Amino acid sequence: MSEPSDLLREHGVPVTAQRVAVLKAIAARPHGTADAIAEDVRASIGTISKQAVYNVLGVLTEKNLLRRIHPAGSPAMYEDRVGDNHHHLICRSCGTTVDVDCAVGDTPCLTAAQSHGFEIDEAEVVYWGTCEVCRGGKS
Amino acid sequence: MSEPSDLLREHGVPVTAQRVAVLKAIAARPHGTADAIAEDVRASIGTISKQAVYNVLGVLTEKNLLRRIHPAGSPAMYEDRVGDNHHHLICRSCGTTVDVDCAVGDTPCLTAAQSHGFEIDEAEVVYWGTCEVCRGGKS
DNA sequence: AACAAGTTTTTGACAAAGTCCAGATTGAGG
DNA sequence: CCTCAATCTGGACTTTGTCAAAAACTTGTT
Repeated sequence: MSEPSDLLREHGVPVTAQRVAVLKAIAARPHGTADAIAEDVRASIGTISKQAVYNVLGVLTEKNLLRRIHPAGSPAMYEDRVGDNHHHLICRSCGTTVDVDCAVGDTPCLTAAQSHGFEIDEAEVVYWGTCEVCRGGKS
Repeated sequence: MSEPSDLLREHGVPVTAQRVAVLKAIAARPHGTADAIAEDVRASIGTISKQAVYNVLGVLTEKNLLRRIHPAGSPAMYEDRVGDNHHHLICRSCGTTVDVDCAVGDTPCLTAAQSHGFEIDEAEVVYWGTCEVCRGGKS
């Protein structure tokens, strides 16, 4: 696994302290929100503006160094697990998010029954449920 | 297809002008946002408050008379196609949303490879792509 | 047909997530 | 070491949605 700074250079993205810090923060906290990431970055390099965070996240997402997850009812989250085909399982009650590989082969559900003239480039799958903790002692 | 007012009564929801109007608006404009629905309702019964719209949408979604779709980057949308298993195909560029039946059987992808102790109750699938119009003359 | 009781609706303030903009700062290459 | 373009800062602003209290309505009953 390459250093954040190398990774950035390889993708033609100028290296800045903010970008490196954001990458490190995401590596350390998968599925973090923009806000949480900003907090972490502040803890590591002292300060960063909200705008810079969104900026970095936007650029890196575009370069496919990050993946954005935006479930209903929560702010967007980011992860650095890119390139493989995995989806997410989210607890309706506490919002905990975990990665899951899909059940069927490598690119499950990637073929819609009707394409309606669209050129489909991604199938996003979100599983909703209740996690062990939130179910408590129940059945 | 039953009248909106009967539908409401059948589900134990008091019938109000606002609720009927919202149901009609959604029937006439599938995949409408809360705001668009409010507009339509105002055109039909004169006036409705933002709060009432959210209220109605919330109650009806809970009673499974409506389904809420909340794709990344747009406000929530509502549709009255409930009970069947279908997903959505959204254009990244213009936001057009169309229904698609899933490719595999009735409840595709409903089984995640690992459940991580969660009790999964829904699998939501969103296909992202570019619609015919936005692709323009391209290939 | 009218009444009581409990829901809904209205209105307006408020909150969260993100975007926009102008100016100061910084990184990269010469 | 220096210059230029790209990035970052800070703050105002927009959009989407929620909260709360008072007024209006539905429903079921008499």
